[in-house]
Order: sequence, then C-alpha cells, then structure tokens
Amino acid sequence: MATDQLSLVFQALADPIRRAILTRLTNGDATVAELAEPFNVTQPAISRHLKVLETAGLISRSRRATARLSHLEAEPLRDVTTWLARYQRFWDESHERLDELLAALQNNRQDDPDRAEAVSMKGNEDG
Amino acid sequence: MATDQLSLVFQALADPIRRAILTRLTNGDATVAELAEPFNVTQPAISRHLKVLETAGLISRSRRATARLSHLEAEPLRDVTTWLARYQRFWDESHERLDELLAALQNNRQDDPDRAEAVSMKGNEDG
DNA sequence: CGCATATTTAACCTACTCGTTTTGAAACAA
DNA sequence: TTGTTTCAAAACGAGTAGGTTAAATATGCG
Repeated sequence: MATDQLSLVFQALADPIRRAILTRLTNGDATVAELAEPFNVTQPAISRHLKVLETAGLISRSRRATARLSHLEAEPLRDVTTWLARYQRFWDESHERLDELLAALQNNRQDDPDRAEAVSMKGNEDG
Repeated sequence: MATDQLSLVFQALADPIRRAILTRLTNGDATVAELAEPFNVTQPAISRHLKVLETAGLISRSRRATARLSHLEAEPLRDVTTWLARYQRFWDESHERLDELLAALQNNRQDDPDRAEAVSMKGNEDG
C-alpha cells in the first residue's frame, strides 16, 4: 500500500467498520470495548482497525485506568475535502456543459504545437 | 474488500497513480497509452487501475478507433464530499471557502442516504 | 503481591492487491 | 487476408488486509 498521508487516509476510510467508528467518535471519546460492541467481529480486530485509524492520523488515544480512549482527529478529513474540492466543477450541474465544451476545444487543439505539454508525473504525484 | 459504493470509491482513491489519473482526466478524456505515459509501470497495470476506477464509478469509457477513451465521472466524489461534510465541525471553523462548497452541496443534493439515524450498526453500516 | 479488567501482540489463515510477462482480441488500414 | 496498433485478459508472485484464537501486557484493586 502507498504510504503517503492522503493514501493512508483514503485507505483508512475504505472500510465500513472504520467509518462507523469515526462516526461513533463524533459523539465523544470511547473505549475499545464500546467501539467493538456494534460489530460482529472480535475485539482484537477492532484494535487493529483503531491502529489503522491512528496511523492515518484520524484518531488519537489516551488512557483511563485500564481502558484506552479513542478521540476523533478530523484534520486529515479536511485535507481530503480540500483535495476533493478541485473536482467540484465536474459534478456541479451548472458547469457541466461548459466543461464539456472546454474539453472539446482542447481536443480540437491537440495538434497545436504551442499546446502546453508534459506534466512529468514520473514519481507518481497527483497534484 | 468491502463492496459498498463508498468503500469502492475510497479504495480507488487510496492509490496515488489512480488519483493522478483522475487529475489528468480533468484536462479532458485520454487514451490508456496517454494515461500510462507519466508512470513507471507497464500498460496492463494502468489498464487494471482504470478498471478499478470504472468499478468505483469514477470514470466511464468509450472507443475511438482502436483506442479507448477514459472520461472523468465526478459524481462519486460528490458523495464522498457529502459524507465528509458531517465532520466539518470537528476541524477548524474558519474556512469560508469550504463552507461555501458544503452549502452548495446541500443545495445540489437534498437526499443524503448515509445520514440515517438509529445506528444499529450490526452489519457494518456507518451512519 | 495476587488477581481481574481492558487491550495489544503473536501466530496463523484466506483472500485480495499490485506489479510483472505473455497471450488474446478489437478496430482499422493496406 | 495480413498486419499494425491499442488495449484487455490470463497466469504468476510478493506483499498486504482483515479475520480468527491464544498468549502477553498494562493498570488498578484487595
């Protein structure tokens, strides 16, 4: 799996149990046992889900006696939303026709030698 | 891997190459060869990335002679942003531009199936 | 200390992901 | 038809994900 921050966050969000855990944490901090209760999986499985969320920066953890409390950390979700924002004009109905027109214009200009070229993504960057 | 729509989309976005492909497609439709060019992986690898994106509903495809054109389909990204919107109050509130985006989302889409209350998560639902 | 509680870690399994190379198939041109 | 271009599918391997059970590790209480 990719190890960059955005990939870690998307990967963490790609599991319904982990998303449900985050949703639960919007109601306040919770112990592992409390987080495990709604699901038909064993508690160690939940422990590992929490580790994935923690690695992605989506939760932080503290102790209360023998229990460990999980706390929602939403900052990475803001980063995700920021990344998604650039696509808004592609789903916004009022701009869709304009986008298609611009794309068509760009296709018509494909053999224009002055056309901007070669973003050089070697190294797997999305920008 | 989970097979619900949201999980498929998050999973698809969890790879830097696939995100870069989506970014590239904001500049217009492209062939497999064009999409493969920036990366140090073979063409079949890109073909499979495109299949993942297509399964997630993030691209559609058409033919032009022997080539196959990929076209960005941003609708699932709106769903993702909608899902993320509920966490907005957990990160900084001083982001006007984001507020506007989310307000626009609410206008564009009144129904939010993931907004259901009455948790009952047995069966791995997040709400 | 000895014990209970809450959680993590270890070991293991199955299945999937992501890459490769090789082969096959669709569209078209000569 | 034959060949070319472009892409998909098949087959394989290494590594990862997510589940299990069983053992180890804090923490607090008597």
